[in-house]
Amino acid sequence: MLKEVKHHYGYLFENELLDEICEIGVLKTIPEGEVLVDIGDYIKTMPLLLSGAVKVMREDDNGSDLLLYFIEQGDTCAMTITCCMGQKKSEIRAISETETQLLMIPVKKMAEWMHKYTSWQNFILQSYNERMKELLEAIDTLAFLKMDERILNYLRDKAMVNHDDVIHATHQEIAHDLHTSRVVVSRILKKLETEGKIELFRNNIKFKDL
DNA sequence: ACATTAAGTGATT
DNA sequence: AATCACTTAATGT
Repeated sequence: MLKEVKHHYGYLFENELLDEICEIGVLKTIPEGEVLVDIGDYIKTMPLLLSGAVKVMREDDNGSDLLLYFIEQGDTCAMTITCCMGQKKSEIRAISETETQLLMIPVKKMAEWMHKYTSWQNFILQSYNERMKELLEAIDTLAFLKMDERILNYLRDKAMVNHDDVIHATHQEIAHDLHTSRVVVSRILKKLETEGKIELFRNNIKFKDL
């Protein structure tokens, strides 16, 4: 396991901290589609992603979801950072996009390491910053892009985190993630297909010219 | 063969 | 871009 951790985080942390992470962290393998964190949950452990991808969703008052961003290996959930510090409820829902390997770190260790290791401090601040950037990007796409561009972005992201140019999803699911209707997704996908950007199958969409 | 689910399409707002 | 109503195609039992 130490090898795994070193592979993903070795360049970030000093050996002493890596050893502590291995000693304390609990390795967890999550199957695809599992809800890791739900809205309103209190977070008591902080996950470090070793492999796989997690999608982060926000929910409105009517209960419909909206995709915010994906988290990949080497990242951690920014929500946990604010949540564990202030003992607040989660504002987001995190669902594993693929099978995911996580290293669970108890929250109390977080604070301890913050004082003990500067590399940990940097890691936390940096990932917080990155999340913030992704959030702004998500807002931009939402506010300024049209549906067809949003769908293209979505497909690109999804292809990226899955390391596969064939996206496994129904139009319904895409519509759900982007908070629109299935009909709209079908129409736009059809348009993108005639433009030669993608290829449509049942339950699958293939990305061309990447 | 039949039911269910995914996707395509025209019309309307 | 959303919704409705309907059709067609693919898949499961």
